[in-house]
Amino acid sequence: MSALGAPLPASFYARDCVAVAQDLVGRYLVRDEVVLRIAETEAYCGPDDTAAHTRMGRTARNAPMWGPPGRAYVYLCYGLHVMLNVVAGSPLGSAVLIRAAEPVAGLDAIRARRGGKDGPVLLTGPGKVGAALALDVSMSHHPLTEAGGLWIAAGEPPERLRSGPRVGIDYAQAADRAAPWRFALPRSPWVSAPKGLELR
DNA sequence: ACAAGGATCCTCT
DNA sequence: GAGGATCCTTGTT
Repeated sequence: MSALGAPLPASFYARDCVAVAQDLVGRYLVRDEVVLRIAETEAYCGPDDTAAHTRMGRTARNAPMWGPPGRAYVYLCYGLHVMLNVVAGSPLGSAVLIRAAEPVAGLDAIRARRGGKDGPVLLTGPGKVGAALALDVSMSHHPLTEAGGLWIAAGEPPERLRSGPRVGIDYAQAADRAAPWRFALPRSPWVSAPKGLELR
């Protein structure tokens, strides 16, 4: 357990969502025997970001995004995919989507939950991460700041990042579509849609 | 009460 | 590259 590092404290998340998205890359996402190294994130920056779920104001689903930082916002996408976000501190109503990860431990369980597949296809996409961790929407609001259950450990942040525009937000305004708020490990193949990313 | 659409993934071709 | 799966959330009537 100590090799994972300490849980990231609430103060880590109580910052601008873009900074949190950058700093979450390389950290460890832990649930029981499954440990994933976060390879790709996206920042969703509050109600003024027309790509964010909070653009319509507070609703029952997005309620965690308006609450304390460091908690999970988990929702169902397209009726079948479970997406994990981490609530950030500012602006109010912001969160970071976990889009991809590398396996660190528990590969057997990950494979079993992903149809017996192998390689990057296991974890390169937000719905795949949710499946690999066996998440469901009842975990929304869960604090990620204490070891046990679902949590995030300090892990090994990289020296550099790739960044680029976010994926799957055609409905947003042009400026928000163009914002380079997607971040990824520099050399990892465990990243979705690597074409849109550049080393900065 | 209804209709529309979605921060995606998989399977074909 | 195209299309279907699948159902909840949201805005509108």
